[in-house]
Amino acid sequence: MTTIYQVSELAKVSLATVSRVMNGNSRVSDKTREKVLAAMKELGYRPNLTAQSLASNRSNCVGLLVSEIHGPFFGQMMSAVETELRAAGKHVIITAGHSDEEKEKDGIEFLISRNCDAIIAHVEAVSDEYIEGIAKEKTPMIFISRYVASLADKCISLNNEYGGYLATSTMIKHGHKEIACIAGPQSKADAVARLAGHKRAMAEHNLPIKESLIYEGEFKEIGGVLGLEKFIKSNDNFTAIVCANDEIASGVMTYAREHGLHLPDDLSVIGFDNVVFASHLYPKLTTIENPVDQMGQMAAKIILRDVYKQQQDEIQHFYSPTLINRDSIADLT
Amino acid sequence: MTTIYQVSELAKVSLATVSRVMNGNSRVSDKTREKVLAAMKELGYRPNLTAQSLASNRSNCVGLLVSEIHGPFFGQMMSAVETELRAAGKHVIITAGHSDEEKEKDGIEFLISRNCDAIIAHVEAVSDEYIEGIAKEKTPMIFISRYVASLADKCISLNNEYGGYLATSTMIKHGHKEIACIAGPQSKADAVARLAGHKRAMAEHNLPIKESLIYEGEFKEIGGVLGLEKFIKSNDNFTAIVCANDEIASGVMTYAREHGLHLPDDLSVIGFDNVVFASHLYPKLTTIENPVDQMGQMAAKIILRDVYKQQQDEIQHFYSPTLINRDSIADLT
DNA sequence: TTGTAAGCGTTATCAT
DNA sequence: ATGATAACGCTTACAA
Repeated sequence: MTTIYQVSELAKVSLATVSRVMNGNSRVSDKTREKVLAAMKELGYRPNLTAQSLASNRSNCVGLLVSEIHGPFFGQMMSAVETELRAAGKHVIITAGHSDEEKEKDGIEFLISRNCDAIIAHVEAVSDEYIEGIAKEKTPMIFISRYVASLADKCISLNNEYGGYLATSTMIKHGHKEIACIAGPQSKADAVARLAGHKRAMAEHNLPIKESLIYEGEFKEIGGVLGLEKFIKSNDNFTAIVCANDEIASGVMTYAREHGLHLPDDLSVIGFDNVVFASHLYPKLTTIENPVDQMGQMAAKIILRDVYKQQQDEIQHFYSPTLINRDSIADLT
Repeated sequence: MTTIYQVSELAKVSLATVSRVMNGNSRVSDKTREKVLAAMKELGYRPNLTAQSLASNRSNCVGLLVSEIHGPFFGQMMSAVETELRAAGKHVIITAGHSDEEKEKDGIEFLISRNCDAIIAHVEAVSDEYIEGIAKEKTPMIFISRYVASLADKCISLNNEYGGYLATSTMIKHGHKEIACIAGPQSKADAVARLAGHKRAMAEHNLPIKESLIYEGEFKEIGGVLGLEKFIKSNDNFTAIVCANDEIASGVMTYAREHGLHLPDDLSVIGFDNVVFASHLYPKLTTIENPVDQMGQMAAKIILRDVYKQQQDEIQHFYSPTLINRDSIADLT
């Protein structure tokens, strides 16, 4: 490994000068700059970022904590953050919290320990109190898809309650009255809010909320499969299912078809998130758009502005979901 | 930020002792160990990983370079690597190469500069020569889904040619003779090999290879859409399409249905990769299994063995794709 | 413009 | 078992 020291020797200048040409800021004469650059090239010098960040207390890295590293939802989010930051010459260090309190804490601590200049976190298992505590750390943090009142300027969130309301309202508008709901894990705030929205929509239209037509499942295909299975067994009537995300909806559609139901005539389905594959399902899935990529990009922009002092135009903390109309709802009116 | 120094003061021991209890290895008396631990807890001490890795030349981090951070294929791969490594207490630093030569190089250089203990790379744009050069660096590297003869023990690869052959052979076995092929970008070795496999299968069965029935598209839904559009316009007959990956197949299916084709009766489709959503398409997609998660896990295991000296059982460098039979092929025999 | 030297927070080599 | 102290590779006042 070649160091700044060897470069300085070859170029016959001091350590400081080499450091200066690396950082570009201070003025160095063109002549010496070229000598140094030549020496670097000759030696194949590659700066040691670890040493740089220890000395400068700046890593040019932003930490990103997500629940899972796979899955279309987090994929979109990570990708948006990475793209925005990479364009600004910053690197992203991604780690996973697996929706587990200890692992989420561990992930955040890791990113702090790693000297990240800032952290973008999508945490689900950790308490508001913990967030308030950790937000006091020196490392600036942005919480994505989470709202903590005392930390409003550090939060970027989606109105999930409204999203849930919108989904169920859409079903009702199409004439559905017996609407089942596959909610996400009620340990997650997003899932709780979406379910609350569903219930509000039902209540506003004086539709009964049957517990037998609510199922709490994972945010995955299997959640949809298990949910529909339960509903069918319950012998309750239902013409539509509101799903807490698109993967659940996909599971529902697969299982429904396996059991001879014709979609959407026999069963209407609506999803949530509008991930990439939603438009490639059959029938094309009507869903609620979750602008997770915009939120990720916004988180990056806030950091670019606050931490790296780059000018940014519009900053936004709240996002509203919108309806994406496709073909998975039968009109009963 | 509290440092090892403040801990040593509070515990009334030396810096070295604090360092020792952190690392656990050297023997420290129980009494002092507890004093130190207590001091750490009291001060809320958190080790500075940057300083640690500068001093010890060990970061406990493995770098992972993938082409894209989103998408089901890379999601599976990243997740597999992260899971295996995290279980061993190692962290993963993920960065994206975007299938661009400069960005791939930049990504690898970043991971080296960042002092990663090892690197797992999925590179597509970079030349074999570059790989051979960079593999000489001090940082151990594993190349996933790529084969460079001189670096066989550092490569984990899939027999893509056979995969392509298997896909087309499957169509032929089902009685198809006019088979179109949507190949991936021919700048990527995987795509080239799969197409070669397709051609070999056609040739072995004395079926003509029409250039008008081959389309080179992106590894995304749009590639499938554009490909099928071209084939339809060409006015050539075809009863089946072999796709270079599942996303292309999904695009084909969507477009086919929009144009009134009934699947699989009017058009048979086979994909490649067997990503999660393949089994949720309609009809369920017959495809070629790409054990990318196993390959990712294996890459992690090799590093655990070689770099972190952990015992590992079976090590494997070559993987073979297999057929996943589902419902997207019509039988013409 | 350039050089000197004191850190940055650890680890690791010697002693003791 | 514990403590000094010199690295690790770089940045950054402060001098010159």
